[in-house]
Amino acid sequence: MNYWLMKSEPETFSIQDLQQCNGQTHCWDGVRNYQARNFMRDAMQHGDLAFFYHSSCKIPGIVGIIAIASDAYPDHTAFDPESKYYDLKSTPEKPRWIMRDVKLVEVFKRIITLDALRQNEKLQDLRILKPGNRLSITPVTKEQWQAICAMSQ
DNA sequence: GCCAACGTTGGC
DNA sequence: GCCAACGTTGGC
Repeated sequence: MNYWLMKSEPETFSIQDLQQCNGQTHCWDGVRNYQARNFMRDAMQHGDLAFFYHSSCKIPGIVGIIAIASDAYPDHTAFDPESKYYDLKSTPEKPRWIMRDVKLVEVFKRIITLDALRQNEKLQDLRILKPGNRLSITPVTKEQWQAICAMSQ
């Protein structure tokens, strides 16, 4: 079992959007960074858990927990010229980008703000708190996972 | 394979 | 909307 942190702009896809799926899975598309893709494709496993992080919004922070609910499969939005994630170098024959399905596990009653994360000394090494780290998918250690879960109580 | 130019991310 | 920090691109 691995732990992850997955960022999304709530204007594009929020945890409330996922909540409206009523327990159904939803694809996590649009990852267009090789490092993030490699995490998602190689290290991530069906059944892993991830924090859902809202970025580029009024109060950035962790808003809940999701579960990885599929294996990796081609991100078809890369094939669609109408999509903002279109990439002409990715074809159905040779897909460059992949995605996975996720499902909602828990919505935190209160958002764990970026500010609060920064103030937790157990989270000094958390990837998203490092300057300049913009990866949309990052690994979280078991210790970090537990420390953050404790903050949600 | 170097590196300058350019684009993107994301907090502020 | 600013800007720092990266990642990507493409000429050489």
